Amino acid sequence: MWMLTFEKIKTEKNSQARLGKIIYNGVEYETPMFMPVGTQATVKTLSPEEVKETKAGIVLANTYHLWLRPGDDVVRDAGGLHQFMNYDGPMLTDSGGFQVFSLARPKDITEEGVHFKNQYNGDSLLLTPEKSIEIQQNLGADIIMSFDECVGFPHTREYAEKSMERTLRWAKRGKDVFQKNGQLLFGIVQGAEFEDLRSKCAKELVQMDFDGYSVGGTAVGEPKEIQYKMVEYSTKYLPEDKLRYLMGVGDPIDLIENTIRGIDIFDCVSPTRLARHGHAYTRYGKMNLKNAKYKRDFTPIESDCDCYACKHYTKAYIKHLIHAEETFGARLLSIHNIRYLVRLMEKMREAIKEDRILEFKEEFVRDYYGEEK
RNA sequence: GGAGGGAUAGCGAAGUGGUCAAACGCGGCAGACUGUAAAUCUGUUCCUUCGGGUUCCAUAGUUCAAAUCUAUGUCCCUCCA
Repeated sequence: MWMLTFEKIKTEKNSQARLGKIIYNGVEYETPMFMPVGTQATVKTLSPEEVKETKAGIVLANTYHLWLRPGDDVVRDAGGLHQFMNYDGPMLTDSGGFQVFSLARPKDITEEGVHFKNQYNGDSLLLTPEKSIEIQQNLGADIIMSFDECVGFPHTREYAEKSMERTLRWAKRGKDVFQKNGQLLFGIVQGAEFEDLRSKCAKELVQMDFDGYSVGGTAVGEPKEIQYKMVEYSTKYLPEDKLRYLMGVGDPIDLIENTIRGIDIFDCVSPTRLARHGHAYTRYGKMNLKNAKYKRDFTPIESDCDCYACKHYTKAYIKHLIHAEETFGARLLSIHNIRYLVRLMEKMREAIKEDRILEFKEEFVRDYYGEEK
């Protein structure tokens, strides 16, 4: 197994934005970075080669889904996620914590863990911090997450506090059973939008000495300003030399705002989901390729984009494919959207190197929310 | 030549006297989507100056009231000669 290492290179002059370097399997990846999501050990509609062509580095997979199907033991016996899905780049698994939030119904969260219904056959399941680590060690991603509770929005302060305290206890329990094998184990900062809760959570996690830290509890329907505060209140208390991961955030504007607040890595389903629903990210905002106005538009989605879809196909063709429900359409848009976010990160890294991330943000936002052309 | 069945919004298809501008599906148009129960979900789809106006093959009737009943016509389908 290859060991993933991280090194912080610099902090931008006018913000908390950081430039860093991940080395994995002899390959260097710069941060800040966007990570596509491959929940079921595949980035939907794409082959690993296509994912690589977008220059994405780390790919996510999901504990909950792979535990249920095909089973973490199967993945382990296959030689781990990398071998199983033929991806030799770095990988990260989520702990199943988000599934507690998105699909435990009715909510049955106890101190021991979370009771779920197996979505495929209705069986009662119990996911605990220990079980989550065990599964993730079987899956064998390079970065794994503590099992946390993601609090929705809105919420009471009382619940946010209670939940954060439990997330801390769960982090400790997970860390206690974690067997060092080269994987990096991250703790997850919760505490909603309350600075004292975020600060307490972050400090206690740092005390436990994780290999990196995630910011959780965002992208659950909160206003953007609140999301940015959640991040600020978390990164503020995290060590400089460890990776910081903002979970679930991928809106282009949010990637910029949170990079400025000191985040190194992001993941989000949006590029692939939007693609399947016919949307493309562009410099001028989201483009809905299903719209009739693109029927005879024989130009690429973005003429200055270097992705496979933009180099070879027109809006009219992709619109046709989406309309006809041909999977190739979703695939082309997924390639474009991932490449779009990866390129956005590339541009941000350049801006950080040149200490002009705030100017970059201003220009980007102006175009993104401005009138097209 | 004889017997029977049918014509409803872009298409398919319910409705068989009032609660019908007309269920539902498809198609069309648009919107949502942030650690993927999501190739999903939502809205809208006769015209309108939003008061209303004009519809259920056509025409003429019956009725307070017709997509629904009657007569005639037109077109389509099935079966028998």
